[in-house]
Amino acid sequence: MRISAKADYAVRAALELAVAGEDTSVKAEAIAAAQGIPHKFLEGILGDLRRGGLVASQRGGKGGYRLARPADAISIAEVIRVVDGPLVSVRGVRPPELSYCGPAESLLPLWIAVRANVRKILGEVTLAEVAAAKLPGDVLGLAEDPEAWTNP
Amino acid sequence: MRISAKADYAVRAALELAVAGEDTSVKAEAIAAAQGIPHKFLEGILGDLRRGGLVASQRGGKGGYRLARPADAISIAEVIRVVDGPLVSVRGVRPPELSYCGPAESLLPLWIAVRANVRKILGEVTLAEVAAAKLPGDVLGLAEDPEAWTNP
DNA sequence: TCATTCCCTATTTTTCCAGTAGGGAAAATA
DNA sequence: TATTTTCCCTACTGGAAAAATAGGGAATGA
Repeated sequence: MRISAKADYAVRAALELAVAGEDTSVKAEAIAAAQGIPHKFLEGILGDLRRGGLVASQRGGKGGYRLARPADAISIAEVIRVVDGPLVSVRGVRPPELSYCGPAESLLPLWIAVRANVRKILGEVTLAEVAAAKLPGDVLGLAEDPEAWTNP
Repeated sequence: MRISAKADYAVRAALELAVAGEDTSVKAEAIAAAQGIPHKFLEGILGDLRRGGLVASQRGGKGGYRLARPADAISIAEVIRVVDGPLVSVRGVRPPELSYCGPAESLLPLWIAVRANVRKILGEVTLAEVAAAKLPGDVLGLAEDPEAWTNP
C-alpha cells in the first residue's frame, strides 16, 4: 500500500495554505520553494484541488492560492481523494466492486475493515491539526507507540 | 493507497493452500483455475512465497505447493510483505525514512499512525481465519459498519 | 524412460507515475 | 492602454513498475 507523491505533495501544499490563513493568497512558486516540490508539477496538483473545491485561486499581480474553507474543516482524506481518487483500492478498483470466491470470500470484508481503519485516521485529522502539530489524542497514541516505528 | 494485484493474488493463493491443509500439495495450475489467476504469473508469486519461507514445494508427478507453517500462524501482512515489500510506503520509501519541514512536520507521525492502524488489521488476521470466514471480532465490527461500505 | 510439475531467466506488453514544455487568459499595476 | 504577474490549459515524454507471457531446464514419481 503506497501513498503517491501526488498525494504527499497535495497535503503538504494544503498545509502551507493552512498556515498562511484562509484569506491570504500564496503563490504556487512560493509553495514549491517552501516544500521542495517541482513547480509545474505542483501547478497541476493545485488545479486538481481547485476543481475539487478545496482551494480558491486568483490570477494576476497579487494572486495566488488559498483554502476555500477553514483549515479545521478539511480532512487529510479529502485532500488525497481529490488528487488521487479512492483512498484505498485493490488492483485499481475500490473494495465494494470486488468479487471473491471459495476460501477468499472473506477477503472482501477484510479489505473493507482496512479501509475503515485508514479512514478513521485520515478522515478525522484536519489540515489545521497537522499544521499546528496538534494531532488528536487517539492518533498521537498510535504514533507514539515505539513499536509503530519498527521496521517490518 | 492501492493493494497490488500481486498481493491480492498471493493472499488468495495462500488461502487455497490453507483450506487444502498443511500436508496436502496443491498444483499451481489448480490454484490458478480456482481463483482465476494467470498460471505463469502465479508461479512467480508462489516462488516468492517459497523463498519467503511461507510455502514448501515438491516437484514431479504428485508435486505441488503447501503451507510451510500452520495456517493459523501466518498473518495476511506476512504474505503481502513477502511479495510486495513494505506494507505501507510514501513515494516508495517507508515512513521512518521521510523528512518533512515547516507545517508538514506532523505528517510523519500521521503516516506512522496510518501504518499502525493497517498493521493492526493485517498483522492480526491469519490465513486460517479468513479461509474459515471467521474474522476476529474487532475486525468484523469494522467491516460490519454499514458506513464502511459507502463510497467515498 | 517418461510424464508431470516445479523452477529459472528473459522478454513483452501495458499502464501509470512523475515531471516537462509552452503558451493562453485573467487580473493588477502603472 | 501597455505591461507584468500569475494562474490556467493541453499536450507530451521518459522511465519505471506492474502484469503477464514464453520457453526450456531440473527434479520427482511412476
